[in-house]
Amino acid sequence: MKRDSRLSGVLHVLLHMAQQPGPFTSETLAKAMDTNPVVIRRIMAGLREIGYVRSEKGHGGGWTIACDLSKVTLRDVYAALGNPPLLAMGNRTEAPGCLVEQAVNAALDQAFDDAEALLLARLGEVTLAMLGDDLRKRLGSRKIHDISAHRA
Amino acid sequence: MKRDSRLSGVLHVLLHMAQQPGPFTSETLAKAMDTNPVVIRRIMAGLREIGYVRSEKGHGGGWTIACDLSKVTLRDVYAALGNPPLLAMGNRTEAPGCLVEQAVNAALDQAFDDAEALLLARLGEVTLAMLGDDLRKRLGSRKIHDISAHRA
DNA sequence: TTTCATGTAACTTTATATGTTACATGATGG
DNA sequence: CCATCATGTAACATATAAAGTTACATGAAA
Repeated sequence: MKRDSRLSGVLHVLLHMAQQPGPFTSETLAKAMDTNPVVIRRIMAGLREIGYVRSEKGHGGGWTIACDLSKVTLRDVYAALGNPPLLAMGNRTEAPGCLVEQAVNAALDQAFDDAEALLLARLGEVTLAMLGDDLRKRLGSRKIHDISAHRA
Repeated sequence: MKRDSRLSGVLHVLLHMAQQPGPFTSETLAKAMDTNPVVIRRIMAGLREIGYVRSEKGHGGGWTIACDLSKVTLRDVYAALGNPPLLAMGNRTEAPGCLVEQAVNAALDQAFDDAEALLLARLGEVTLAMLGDDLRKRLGSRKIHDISAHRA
């Protein structure tokens, strides 16, 4: 399977949007992310449904942040994507008749479940606001890159 | 991406082998696992190289366990498979120029690394012998299924 | 009513695991 | 020595899922 980078992608979009007033068109965001506008709309769809962002059609339309960044965690964003699989590995058969396979599954599931739980917990500790703070620290004195520049 | 079930599969094979004297042909093992002999050879190749199992050609040949089951952990077996990716999610770009992406990566990497480390640690706590003990507990009074039966 | 922008379905591409076929290599038994 | 058995491996096929692309419908603004 290809590695899933939707969480990484959608966070990138949100963080860009948080740095300057919107709205942002899918095309603008796609250019900043070096991808396709439809991909942007796709990964943003879940966030729109939950209400983290809004989208408007027509002239002056585009995407706007519609939530309190200090209240939304990376885990929330992950959930908005539809809780895609976290682990690349899994059991051969989920409900096997073979006792050998059951023993193997039991051992692996313990490890898998623990790892998933920790990952979700860690994502739940970080808010979008914290991500933004970290970004501003990294930016330091540097001027922020205006992703809407080409609209001029 | 399809879910990787090689660890699950190879553990199933090893545990079957540990229940009765060998050697076992790839075909016998494949039948017990409902898969193809070549798949068995493929997932066993790494274990053979490290010396956890041996394989012999010709009449009476096949696979034999060649290690102390109480000394080999699930993590060792995982390593023998070549340390395939554990997480289904990853960063869009691994070494980005964009500071926004760097901030996102940093946050995600913390969570990802912690989860991977925990998973590996958990796998490292379980030996093949412990898996075998658990299996025998599950078997209880039941007679073990002889996967070599069809050879008669 | 033209232009812009999203919404979405359908299709293509890419990556990766898994399954299959074919054949070379080497060991055993006659 | 040769037929048989079994592994080793390359090459190819299939399955699944993410990412990219095209096409077009919908609706808002100028």
